[in-house]
Amino acid sequence: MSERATTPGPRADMVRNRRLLIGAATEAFAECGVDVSMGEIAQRAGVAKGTVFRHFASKEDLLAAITLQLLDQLIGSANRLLEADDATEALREFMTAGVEMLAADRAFCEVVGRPSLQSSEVRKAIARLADVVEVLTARAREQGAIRNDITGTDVVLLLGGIHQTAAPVLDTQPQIWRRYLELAFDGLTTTNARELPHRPPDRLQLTDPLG
Amino acid sequence: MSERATTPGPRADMVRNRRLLIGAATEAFAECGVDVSMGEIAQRAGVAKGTVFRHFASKEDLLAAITLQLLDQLIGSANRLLEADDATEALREFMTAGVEMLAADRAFCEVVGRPSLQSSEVRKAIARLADVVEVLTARAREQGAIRNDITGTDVVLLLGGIHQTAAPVLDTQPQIWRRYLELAFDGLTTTNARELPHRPPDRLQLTDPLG
Amino acid sequence: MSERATTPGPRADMVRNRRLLIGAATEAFAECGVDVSMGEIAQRAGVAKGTVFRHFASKEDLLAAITLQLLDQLIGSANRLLEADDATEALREFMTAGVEMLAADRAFCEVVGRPSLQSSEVRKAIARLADVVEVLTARAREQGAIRNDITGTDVVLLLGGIHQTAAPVLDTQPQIWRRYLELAFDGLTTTNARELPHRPPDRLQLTDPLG
Amino acid sequence: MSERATTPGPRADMVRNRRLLIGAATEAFAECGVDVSMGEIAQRAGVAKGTVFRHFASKEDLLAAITLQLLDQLIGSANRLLEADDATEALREFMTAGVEMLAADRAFCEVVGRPSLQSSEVRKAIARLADVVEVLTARAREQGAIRNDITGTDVVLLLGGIHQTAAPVLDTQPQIWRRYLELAFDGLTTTNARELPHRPPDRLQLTDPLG
DNA sequence: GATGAATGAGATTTCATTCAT
DNA sequence: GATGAATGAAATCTCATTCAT
Repeated sequence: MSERATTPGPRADMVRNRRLLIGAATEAFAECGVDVSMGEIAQRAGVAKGTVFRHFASKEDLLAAITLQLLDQLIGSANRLLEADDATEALREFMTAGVEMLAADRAFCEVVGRPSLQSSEVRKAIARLADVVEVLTARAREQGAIRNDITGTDVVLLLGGIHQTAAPVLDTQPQIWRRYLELAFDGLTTTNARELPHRPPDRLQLTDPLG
Repeated sequence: MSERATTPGPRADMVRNRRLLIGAATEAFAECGVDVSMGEIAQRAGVAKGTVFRHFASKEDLLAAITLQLLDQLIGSANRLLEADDATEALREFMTAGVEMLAADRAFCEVVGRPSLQSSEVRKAIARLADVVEVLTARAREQGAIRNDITGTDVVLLLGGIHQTAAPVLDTQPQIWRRYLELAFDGLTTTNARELPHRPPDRLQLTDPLG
Repeated sequence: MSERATTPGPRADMVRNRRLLIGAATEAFAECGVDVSMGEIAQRAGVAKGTVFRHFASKEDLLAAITLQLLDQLIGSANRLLEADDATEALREFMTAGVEMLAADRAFCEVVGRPSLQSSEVRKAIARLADVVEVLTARAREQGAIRNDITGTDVVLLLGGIHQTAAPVLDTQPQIWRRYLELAFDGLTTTNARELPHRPPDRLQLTDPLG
Repeated sequence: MSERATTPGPRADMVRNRRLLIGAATEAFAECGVDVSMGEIAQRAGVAKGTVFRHFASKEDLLAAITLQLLDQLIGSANRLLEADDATEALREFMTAGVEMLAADRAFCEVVGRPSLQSSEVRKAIARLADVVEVLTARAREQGAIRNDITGTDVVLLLGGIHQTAAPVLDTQPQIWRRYLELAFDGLTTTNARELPHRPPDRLQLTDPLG
C-alpha cells in the first residue's frame, strides 16, 4: 500500500529505460570509444534517440555518467582494499583492477587521458579516487615496500600509462598489460633507487580549473 | 654555372605552401589530435581548402605524411645512438627523445596507439623503428644493464605508456613525463627481479597483416 | 471501430514530407536529369537536406526509388493491356504510354539508357518489364500484325529511341514524339520486309551480370 | 626562306598542342561523355591544364569545337552523297555514317540530344546539316522511295533515336544499331502508309532562340 | 605561350540536438 | 514520458577556372 502511494506515475518504464540505456552506453563506449554516435547507443538500448536525450541532456552528460560509474567501481575497489593486511599486495590488486578496466574500455581511456573530455563531476570523482589511492599508497610506503616519493596520484596516472603501453597490441595479445603492470610495479618497488627527477603530480582535479 | 641560374618552374610558391601546410598540419595535429578538420589546417596554413587536397590527396595521406616525418626523426635519433659507447645511457636518451616527441603531439599518440589509423607506410616505419630499437636494446642487455627479457618492441611500446602516464597533467606540469620515464627505466633495469609474467610483444607491424 | 480511432504515431508529417520529397525528386529528376543535386531536391520539397537523407540513405537510393516508381507504372500499364482484345492496338497503346513517360522525364531516360546508373532493383524491374512486354509482343506477332523477328526487348529499347528522336525539339514541339512513334510502328508492322540484319537484343538485365 | 618570314614566333608548339588537345578531347568526350573533367583531357593530351584554357576559353567552348568537328564530318559526308545516283541508297549510307558516329561517341549524343548543351555555333552547324540532309531526303522522296511527309530534319533527328535504341545494349552487342537502322528505314520507306500524325519538326536551330 | 598551383563554390553525407505528435 | 522525424552545421573531397612564374 504505502509503496504505491509514494510513486504515482508510470515511473517503471523510465527506470527500466534508464537501466537499458546505461548498459548500452557502457558497452558502446567501451567497444567504440567516445566517438560512437548517440543513434548507435539508442539502437543498442532498443529505445528511440529522443529517449536518450530525455535521460541525459547531452552526449557529454551521458559520457560523464558512464565514466562516473566506472570511476565509482574503481573507488569502491580501492576502498575495499584499504582493509587488506598486506598493503603492497593490495596496491597491486588495485592497479590490476584499474588497468583491467581500462583495457576493456576505449572511451574510459580517452576520457581519463584527455582533460578536455572531463566534466567537473568526473574530475571530482578522479580526485576522490586519487584521495583513497593516496591512503592505499601511503600504507604500502609505510611498509617500506615502495619508494618514498611515490604518491597516490602517481599510481592513478600509472594506470593509464600501463594500459597505453599495451594498447597497440591489445587485439593480438589481450593479456599483455599484465607484463607492463609488473614492469611498472618493479619500478615502484625499486626502493634503493635515487630520487625521481620531477616533483610528484599535483592533485588531479586541478588540471583544468574551469570545470 | 649556367645550369644553376635557370631554376625551371614556379615551384617557389608551392614549396613555400607545402612547408606552411606541413607546419600547420604538424601543429594542428599535435594540438588537436587526428580529428582536427582539413579546413582548420588550411586556415592555419593560410591557404584555401583546395590547396590542402592538391598537396595531399586525402586527410589520411596528410596524417600519414606528418606521422612518417615524426617517426623518421625518431628512427634517425635511434640510429645515431647506436654509435654511443654507453648503451644504457643511449637507450635512456632514445626513450627521452621518444617520449618528448609524444608529449608534444596528440595525433602522433593517437596514430601510434591505434592500428586502425596506421597506413601501411606508417606500419612499415614503426617496424623499422622497432628493428633499430631492438639493436639498441640488445646492446644494453649485453652490458647487463637491463633485464634479460626486455625486447625492443617493449621499449617502443613503453614510449606511449610513459607519455600517457603524464598526459592527463601535461597542461600544468609539462615536464612530468621525465618522472615517469625514470620510473619505467628503473623497472627496466631491475635486473634481479623475477621474470615478467607475459611473453614479450610480437613485432609491431604484425598487428594488422593487411598493410 | 475503436482500432481505427487510435492512429499511433506522428507519422502524418513524415508521410507528408515523404510525399513532398518524392514529388520534388520526381520533378527535379524529370526536369534536370540525374545530376540535379540533393540540395535542390530538398529545397523544392521545402525540407532540410538532412531530411532527404533520412528518407533515402543516398542519392543513388532516391534515384532508384523514383525510377522504380516509373517502371512500375509502365509494368502496370503493360499488364493491363495484356487483357485487350486487339493485341496490335494494345502494343501501340503500351508504346504510347512508355514514350510519353520518357518524354516527360530526363533522368528516367538517362537511367534507362545507361546501365551504370541502374541499381540491381532497377535492373530487375527492367527485366520484369521486358518479360511482360515479351508476352504483349508475342500476341501481336501471332495476330500477324508485326514482323516475326521482333522481340519484347526490341520494343522496350524502341521506347527510348523514339523518345530520343523527339527529344531535341521537345521544348518547342512537345507532342512530336507521336510522329516518331507512328513511324517506328510502321517499321514494326512492315511484315513483308526482309529479315532484320542483326540478331535480336539479349534480355535486358544481362547487360551487367553483377546486379 | 619565305616560310620563315611569315611566321615569326614559336607558333609551331601552339599548333602542335592544339592538335594534341583536340585529339585528346575527342577521345575523352567520346569515351566518357560531357562530364569528363578538363584535367583528364589535359592529361590525355600531355599538356598542362592552363594550356587547355589558353586554347579554349571554357569547357563549353572545347566541347563546342569537338562537336562542330564531328558535325562537319557528317555534313561533308552528306555533301558527298548528294552526288550519288541512287538517292535512297545514299540516304541509307548517310544514316549509317551518322548512327555509327553517335555509337562511338558518348558526348556527341549528349550534346545533340540536349539543346542546353548546344552553343549557337553548334546549333548553326546542326541547321547546316539539316539543310543538306533536306536535299538528300528530297531526292529520295522524288525517286518515290520514301514517304512524302518525311523531311531532312526528321532524318537528322532519327539518327539520335536509332542510336539511343541501341545504346542500352551497346556494351554487349556493339553492332545492334544496324538492326534498328534497318527498322527505321523500313518505317521511312513504308510509302503506302497513312500520313504521320504530327506535322514535321521545325528546322533544328529554332529549338532555343537564345543562342 | 606554357605551366601547374591556388582558388573557392558546391556536392554528398553524418550526427547531435530539438520538437511535434 | 516516449518517439523518431526534422534540422542544419560541419566534414571530406572535386573541379572549372584564374594567375603568378
